[in-house]
Amino acid sequence: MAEERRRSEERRLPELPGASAGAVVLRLPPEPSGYMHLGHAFHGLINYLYREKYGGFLWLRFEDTNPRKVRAEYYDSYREGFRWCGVKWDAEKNNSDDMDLYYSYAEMLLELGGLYVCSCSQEEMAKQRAEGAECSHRSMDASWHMEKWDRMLSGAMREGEAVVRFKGDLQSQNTALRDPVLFRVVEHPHPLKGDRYTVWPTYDFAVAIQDAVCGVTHVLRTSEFMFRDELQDQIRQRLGLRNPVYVEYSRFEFEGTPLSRRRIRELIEQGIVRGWDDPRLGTVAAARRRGFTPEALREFVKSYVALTPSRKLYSWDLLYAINRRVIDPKTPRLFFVPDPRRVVLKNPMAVKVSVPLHPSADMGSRALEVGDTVFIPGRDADLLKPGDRVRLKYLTNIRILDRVEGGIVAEAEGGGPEPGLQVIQWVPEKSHRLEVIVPGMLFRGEVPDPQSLSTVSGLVEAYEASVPVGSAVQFERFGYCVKDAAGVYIFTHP
RNA sequence: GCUCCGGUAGUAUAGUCCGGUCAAGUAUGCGGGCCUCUCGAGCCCGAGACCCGGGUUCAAAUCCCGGCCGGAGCACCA
Repeated sequence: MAEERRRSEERRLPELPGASAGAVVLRLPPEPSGYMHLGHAFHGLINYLYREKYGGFLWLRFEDTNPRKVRAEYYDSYREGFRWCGVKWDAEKNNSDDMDLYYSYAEMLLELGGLYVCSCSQEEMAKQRAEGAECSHRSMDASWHMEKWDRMLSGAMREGEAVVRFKGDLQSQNTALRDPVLFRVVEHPHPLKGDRYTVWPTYDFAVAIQDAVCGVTHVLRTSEFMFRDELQDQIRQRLGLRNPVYVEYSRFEFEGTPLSRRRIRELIEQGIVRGWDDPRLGTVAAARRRGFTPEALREFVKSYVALTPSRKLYSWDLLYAINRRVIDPKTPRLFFVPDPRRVVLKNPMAVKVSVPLHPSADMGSRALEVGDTVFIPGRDADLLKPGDRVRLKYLTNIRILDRVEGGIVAEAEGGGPEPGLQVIQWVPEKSHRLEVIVPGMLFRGEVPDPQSLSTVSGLVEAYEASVPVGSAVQFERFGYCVKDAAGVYIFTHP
């Protein structure tokens, strides 16, 4: 009985601490500065799944307060990526929309002595922070800081000349609290705001304010931000703003597949991969192109992703299995013959067989017209000796008579499937060439594997021409593939 | 180096907060079988784990201490 219950138990998301239905506000904070990868997709799905679970509210909020990193095209690529994943958000904003708000909060804190303007060099500051030492600017009075702040805003201070710092605890074990920089001058146009602002908040300030003004109740993020919690909380505390609950978990890693945007960018720049949607990559564009479905991603997150701080290194097999379950019932079967060998039939058939597009689902059929020649995979042909028998699926059993240059001579015996008789796929003479790009594991250890992308070429039955680009098929005894372009498929998984 | 956080089968997870129902559940992968006109799907069976050492307790995967191993952070990036 207990056994029974355990088996049928469905996987669910764990409760969020302190969450109640209808009162959960979450946020999805991408920085529009690079390619969206599966990690972003998972974060999106996690937030969205919780939004659904509690009937809460989800913000899509672009963390775009570093004009030098942000690029306009990425805003939309994230929107598109999340949309494709099935993530729906209730409202959207950019951190860069609220510059005046940051300024007014900064002024409040400057008056209260919670912030100070500092013109130490970066090197000096690093040294002081490491030693826990205070600089001369820290103890100046509020009016001095206000004046400098006004000069910063007016553009009189150039980049690097002055920053605004948090008056924290220079001795703190948590170095994030040792008077971090909260505003700096950036003389670089912003893709959305142009030259309107040169004084930009850093991550900690912008996030602290935004999470409060968005009414965020739960911050779900990766644990590398762990050390910022206290800082962000203190910033809000000084402003009388409410703090959220943090749920922090380790980042997601996939075997042999780097997810860091920096590393992906390097691979592209070095020409190791063919672009940001190279099927070996862990980008959302690659996953999509390769034939992974949003349903599978969602199921994966729901059932196999834990919000825990322990290291996770997922193997692709799990995603394959889930994706297979999603696509199998709706994916048509076709015959593709890699590395084809000619089989000449001593007794020509001259038949047209109609074969089903799917073994169980009602998807209709396709026709194959056979004369005296068929092609079978080299892998199978190489094992056949005169006298051997094999079944050409849906067509006939054949007996090998002879091996000749470039193929096999066989005799069609007719008949049906027999127990123990191997069934193989084949294509008729009237078939066309096809290439399948097979992505492998990009990394073996530390170095990229140059052999990780291979191409299998072969013959496919004529019906293939009618498959639309972007849709999936299963090439029997080969695997699931997606049509990438005319004559080119990408191997999804077995 | 300093600080913080982790450690359940090959992998991902459930269980850990509130010790007994855990001789540890699930999925995937692996081995075997059945079924099937695919090496796919489905069904059945099997092997496989509480990092190590102490302690507390009638009882420890669960609590405490130490060790080992792993990860993260130490930016005018986010």
